[in-house]
Amino acid sequence: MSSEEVERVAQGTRELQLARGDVLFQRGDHCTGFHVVIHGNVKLALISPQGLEKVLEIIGPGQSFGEAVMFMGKPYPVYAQALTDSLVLHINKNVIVGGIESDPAFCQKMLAGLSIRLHRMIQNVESLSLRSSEQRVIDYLLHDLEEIKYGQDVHISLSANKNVIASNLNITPETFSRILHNLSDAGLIHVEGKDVCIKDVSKLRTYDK
Amino acid sequence: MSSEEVERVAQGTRELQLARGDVLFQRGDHCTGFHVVIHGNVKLALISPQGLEKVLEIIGPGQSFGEAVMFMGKPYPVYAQALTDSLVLHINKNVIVGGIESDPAFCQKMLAGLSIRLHRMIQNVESLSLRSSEQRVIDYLLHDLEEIKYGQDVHISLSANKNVIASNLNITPETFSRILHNLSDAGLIHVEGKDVCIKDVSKLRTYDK
DNA sequence: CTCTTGCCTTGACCGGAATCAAGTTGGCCA
DNA sequence: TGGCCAACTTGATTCCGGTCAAGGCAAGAG
Repeated sequence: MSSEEVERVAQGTRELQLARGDVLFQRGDHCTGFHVVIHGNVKLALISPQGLEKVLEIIGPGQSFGEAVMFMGKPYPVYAQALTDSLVLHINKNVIVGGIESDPAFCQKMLAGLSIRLHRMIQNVESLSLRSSEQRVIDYLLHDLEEIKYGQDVHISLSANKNVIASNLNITPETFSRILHNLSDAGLIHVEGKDVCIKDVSKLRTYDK
Repeated sequence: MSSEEVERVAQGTRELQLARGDVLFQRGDHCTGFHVVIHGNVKLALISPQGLEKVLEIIGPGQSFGEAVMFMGKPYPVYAQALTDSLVLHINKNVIVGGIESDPAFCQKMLAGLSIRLHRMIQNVESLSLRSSEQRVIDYLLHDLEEIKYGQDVHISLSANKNVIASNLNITPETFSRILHNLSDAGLIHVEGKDVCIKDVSKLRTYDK
């Protein structure tokens, strides 16, 4: 971001200090801007008519959300809740509209951001449609981990409770637990609470039961 | 679209006359612009490693696709194929970039368009995650049909072959066929080839087996 | 007119993941 | 230290939707 952009954005920005469990907005709320997570984690989720929750995305530090809703002028189709104590920036709609009108480069950044989000949703649908629950779990573990680390243990920490991750992967907590157990039995990973150690990345990547 | 926009767009535009089955682009192809369907139908689809196809979207007249890929400068994550003989416009990337730089209103239209697509994908995930196959079929039949037409038969025509629609709804052709059969037995619809007659919209909307 | 071909339907069976129902475990507070 | 609660695990069972296999049917070709 250029200093010019920082200045412009700063005028219509609020810092939101959230405690774990705080709801940022409900489905159906009117949208007045978009959000950026500074630290912590926020989930975007839906509630089905039967009261079941589906976690669409887990938003981490540096990621933004709600831009699309802002541009459509529709109410939020999801609700947002802090998974941990979090600091979130709220950028006002009029700031963005002003930025678009005065700065084509800024506009292109917004377009690029939206495009990335759309692309992520396509990948989301792809994995829901074409991959088994076990494959989805493996994909999740290998997520943003493309550097080749042959022969090295890779330690990762789950960014949320397992029931939240399970919902995001579209499986039940029971199934999630069983799959982690299977992968452990196969010697591919080692699980201890929220800490997962991948014993063999390349074997996990090609694992097919 | 203003006449100014039409003029600008016209310079970098090609008309593509497609026969049924023609492939517009493959997954992985380099993206040089985006497309608008004038008439006919085009499907966007993925192929799984196992060779299974998943239809992501069926694009009809007046709808566009490929904008997001264009803005990201990445290869296509899906492939596009004409479902019927179709006329498709290809608008060149540089035309759009020029438009954005010179016209904030144009830029906002692109943002709005992308936002709508993202919103659609969210609904897509919602129905995959939270609804049964039968509910998805019902949703499809009631799709863009919000006017209240109590007591009237509503006739719709399936825009593609049933196996394509089934794939789009993430079910097998067999399941699709069985569900239509069930709804017929329940007296809610009447099916004859691609023509479906909804006998009771409000009952279908609230139908729960 | 009959043969092929693509599209759809129907039936029998199977299996992956959900559901239901108990346990465990660990952190936290009294 | 003990009790409590949330998070997670484990087992038994069920069921939705997929798979496999066998037709049916209409349209176009020869």
